[in-house]
Amino acid sequence: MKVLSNASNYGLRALLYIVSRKKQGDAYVSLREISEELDISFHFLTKTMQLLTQGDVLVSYRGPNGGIALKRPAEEIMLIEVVKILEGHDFFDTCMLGLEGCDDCNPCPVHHLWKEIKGKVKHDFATTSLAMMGQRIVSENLRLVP
Amino acid sequence: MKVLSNASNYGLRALLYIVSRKKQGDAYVSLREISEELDISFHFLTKTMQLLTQGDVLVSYRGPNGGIALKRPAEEIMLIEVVKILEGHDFFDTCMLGLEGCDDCNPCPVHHLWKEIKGKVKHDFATTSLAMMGQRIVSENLRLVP
DNA sequence: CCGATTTAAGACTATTTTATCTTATTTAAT
DNA sequence: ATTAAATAAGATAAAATAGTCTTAAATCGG
Ligand code: SF4
Ligand code: SF4
Repeated sequence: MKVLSNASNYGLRALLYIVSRKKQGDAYVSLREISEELDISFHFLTKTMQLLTQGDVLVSYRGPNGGIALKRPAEEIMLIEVVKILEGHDFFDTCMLGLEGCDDCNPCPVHHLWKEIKGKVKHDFATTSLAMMGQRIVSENLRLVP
Repeated sequence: MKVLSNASNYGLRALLYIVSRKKQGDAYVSLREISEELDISFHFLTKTMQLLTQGDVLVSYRGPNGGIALKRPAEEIMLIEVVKILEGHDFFDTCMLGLEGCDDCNPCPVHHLWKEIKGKVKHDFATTSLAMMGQRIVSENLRLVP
């Protein structure tokens, strides 16, 4: 049951790496460091981070000591925003059987079941911030790599 | 948020079509009829149904008036069985960030969140039978096509 | 038996996703 | 100025998914 594309997977892990990184104080974190620490293809990660930069989640800076940084406080960036940028803005509104033009009045057989699940997923992603995750990663020493 | 492959999508819809079909009494339902009624590629559907036949959910019969039929009562076939055959038997045990070797003691940051969602999805699919869906389709006149 | 019907099986093509590679641009330090 | 460090951008390749087409095998009806 794969719900996130690799791009979202990498994107989320990269952001969580930034907010939970041991070595703080740097203005920017380099993509090379992230790709090595998280064992993600450097070039693929680059493209993913570009989307987040264009999507107003990150700022980037070129040149020596450059890299990426959160554009806004980690408290204000919810997981849902990241996923929407990387998967498309209708990601949380699609459906299980992929039929078209449906609503609660014109449902397919699994609609009631799916609506609940979808609602929970969307709610969870909408109420979880990078900051919350980051704190838990540090305090519970959670991992971001296999 | 696409959770099911097209094969599962088509497979579930085809089975639900069979159990809720207006014209009852036929021993077998032809794949041609299903593909036309549900607007699914005939050849693709054929391959999918073959998997379900091999997977003990369907029986098939060749020749005129042939087709496919449920191998067991619709009450005994849960959605989870169908999806497992078409997606792989570990479908409901995979995870969001795709890391390896994790369990509750060695989790990634989204594990607690994902575990709940995954549990609900698995439970829903495990407790919903084709018969239950079929009854609802008929009584509430639900649709299987766009 | 013969021909039509229908699933089975596998080869083939197309599309999307994922990954890699190459070149360009920006910036800092010397 | 020159060089090295770093992201940006786009071309290319590989892999996975989705869909199409062809041929084979089984079955029925006449
Ligand atoms: S009715 Fe609901 S679950 Fe079914 S296809 Fe439409 S949105 Fe998806
Ligand atoms: S800890 Fe849980 S959610 Fe995270 S990668 Fe492992 S199984 Fe998936």
